[in-house]
Amino acid sequence: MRQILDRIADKWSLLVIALLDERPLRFNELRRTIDGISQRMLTVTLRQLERDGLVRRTVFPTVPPRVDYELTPLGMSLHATIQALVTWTEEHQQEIAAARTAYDADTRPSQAVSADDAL
Amino acid sequence: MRQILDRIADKWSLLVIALLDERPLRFNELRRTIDGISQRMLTVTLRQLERDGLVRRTVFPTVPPRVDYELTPLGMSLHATIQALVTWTEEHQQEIAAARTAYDADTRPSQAVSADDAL
DNA sequence: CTGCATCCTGTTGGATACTG
DNA sequence: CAGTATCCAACAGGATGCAG
Repeated sequence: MRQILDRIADKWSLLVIALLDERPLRFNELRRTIDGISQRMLTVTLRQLERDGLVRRTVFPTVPPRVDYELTPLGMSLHATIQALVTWTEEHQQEIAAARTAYDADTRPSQAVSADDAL
Repeated sequence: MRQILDRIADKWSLLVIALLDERPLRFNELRRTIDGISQRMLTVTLRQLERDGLVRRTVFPTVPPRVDYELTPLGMSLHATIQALVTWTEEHQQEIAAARTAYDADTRPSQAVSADDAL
């Protein structure tokens, strides 16, 4: 069960599942939308999601080739939960940012505690 | 927002938040309960959660020292979502296991695709 | 008991080049 | 377009020793 949680609680997997909610997307559509993901990580992530039965991969034998990725029913059942997590993050990011600032001010007045601050 | 998602979508953070639901726990209680976590990772995880305002750390100046960790209101608001994720995982682990077996049988009939199988 | 500091290793993941 | 293969750097994370 921990191995499943690890898989699902992966930042790229989360984003991919969140994005495939509306409609199937092609490889490069995902690549462009998920700013910062490398081709390699997108491939790896999609393979894992496919293996776990969360995403279906459909190859169109055309030239140039075309591959669609879409959520399976299992994937869609997970999407609701994922979405709740994303929504929570959106709603509370101000509080978290404030908590970080307060924490850093209390404990390390003149030094950043992590590189997160630079993002 | 991605940095926040990365933080909470961490396997150790998820487990810690899930465990602190019932009552405050001491450092070594958490350590014993979360099988496989090292002292270092528990410390790091708790510091991050504290910095993000999700967990409150309380030091009792006794001998020997005692430190309690408990969810803040913000942490508790996240717990519901986390719990939904954990519940989903419990409910669907059979399907995922089956999907993995089917995937491996189709694509790599005689070879494991990852070390997950050994867990 | 609850940590922090240090060292060291394995894995993750980015960059690049090549293929169907 | 949609990948695979390779190399390599960065970082996560374990082990150990020490401190309050």
